[in-house]
Amino acid sequence: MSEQPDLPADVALMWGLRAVSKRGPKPSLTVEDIVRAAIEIADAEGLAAVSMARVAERLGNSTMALYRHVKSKDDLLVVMQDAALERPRPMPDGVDWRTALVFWADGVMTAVRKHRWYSKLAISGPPAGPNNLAWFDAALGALDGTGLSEESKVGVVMGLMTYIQGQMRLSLDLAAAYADHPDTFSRYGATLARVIDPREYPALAQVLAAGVFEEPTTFDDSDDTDFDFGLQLYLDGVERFIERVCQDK
Amino acid sequence: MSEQPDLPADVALMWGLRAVSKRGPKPSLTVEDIVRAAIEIADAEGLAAVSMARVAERLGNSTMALYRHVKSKDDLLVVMQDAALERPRPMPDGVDWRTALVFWADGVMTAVRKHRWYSKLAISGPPAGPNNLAWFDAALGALDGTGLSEESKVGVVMGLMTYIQGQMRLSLDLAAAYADHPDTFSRYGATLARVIDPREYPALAQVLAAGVFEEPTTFDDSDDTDFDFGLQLYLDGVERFIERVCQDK
DNA sequence: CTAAATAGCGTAGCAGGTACGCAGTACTGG
DNA sequence: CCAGTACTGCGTACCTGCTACGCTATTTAG
Repeated sequence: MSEQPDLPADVALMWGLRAVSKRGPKPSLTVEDIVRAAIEIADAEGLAAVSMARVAERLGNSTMALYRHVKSKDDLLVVMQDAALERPRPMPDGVDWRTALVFWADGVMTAVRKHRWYSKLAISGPPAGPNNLAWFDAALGALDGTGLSEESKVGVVMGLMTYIQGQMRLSLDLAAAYADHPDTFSRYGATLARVIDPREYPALAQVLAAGVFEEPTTFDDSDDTDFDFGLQLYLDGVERFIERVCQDK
Repeated sequence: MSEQPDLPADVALMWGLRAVSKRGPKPSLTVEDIVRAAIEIADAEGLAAVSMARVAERLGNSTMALYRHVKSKDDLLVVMQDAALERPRPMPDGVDWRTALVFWADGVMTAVRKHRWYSKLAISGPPAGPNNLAWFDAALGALDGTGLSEESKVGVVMGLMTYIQGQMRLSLDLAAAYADHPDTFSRYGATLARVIDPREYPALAQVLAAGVFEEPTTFDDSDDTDFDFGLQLYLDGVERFIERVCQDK
């Protein structure tokens, strides 16, 4: 492991920028191998199954060998996070900003659903890995036709990322919870009814009485209707914003 | 620890529903004590500092004593999650739905910022604790004046929760990242410039050239401008939705 | 008073992260 | 060709943390 002068260590790792050294044995491992192995384990058995020992075992190396390539386990997790996203599909040409952003958002969710552990990792900083930045770039590019200033574009995209981030969490975390205790979901309405005092929770009691939670909630991992609903509301807001800004000019 | 028949164990815990037993020694601990101690430790030293041993020590008990009151550490974390939210401030009377929801959203963020570890916990299921449900209720109540159906209300509130969830993550996780490596933020623009190829990241390069990331990003934990921007966009969308629905009638 | 039920707790096992230092390896300059 | 050098892989050992298990002490019912 060798340093890149003016770059944070994990950023250098993700971009594959390491000063290659002439002397000494050739490394039998690369960071890419390690990350791939770690991701395969996480995909198959969950993030909790990713231990340095397990990763090393899968690569036929000893545990401590990994530390020549990765500063710490946390470091590894950060790199995994970027690697899991892969590159966005190329944006179809000639679509308006709104369909482009919907396409983009669907793309993120599809990418992330391939790695159900993704939402368990904390955001470690502003986007810095090649894949993260590629997604960032794609979203900004979608707004190119609109007359928005660069700064406004960033604002709109950050709002979108915020929404997606939340959606990721709800979708993936709830899917994990459902896998662990399906009965909590199927009996949700009954549980609420058992526990809620209509005087203390009037609005909720009203919803409950309307039977909204009645049919046993069979949680569907890939059900995007709620997601789309909220997303469309946000995009309606963006539309109004664009109209307002362009009118002022 | 004794069971509540038709309720998940953690739900019973959060609502303080445990069958009191007549025989045996009086408990010297309550779940509430344990949760309070755990939260105090997490607030002061971060979630990583919360170990069963530390919590027990702070209560003057042995580690294993805690397991009489809590099934596992994960169980404890779930209860902490609800407890941290506390009850929402009472909604001011006679405000329209929009200011009410802004008030609500600010309230959530304020509550959560008191416990910077909050975003690190996974969502363990649909809202079930008394505090979580109180917030849920408050948001639903804010939409009471509008002519929305109960189901639509739930949809709108879930969209809002999704957005807030994302905001929580970005705000808290980035704050934590900033505390750990402030230089990553201050040199963000420089890092991007160093790493980005304008041919592969055209839109991003354009933003960079416009100098949007120029001034050293001094990350501010409680800076709500980006948050408000996205929130207002979402609420604009909700407004349009309400108009549309009420027109149809 | 005896039995049952329950609280607190000591011990011990197991898993996981990683500091440290040694041994082997490949290149470099003399 | 050989010593020096920088590097890789890895075994050992330590520490922290969760928790199963079973013992002892305590309280109440009968």
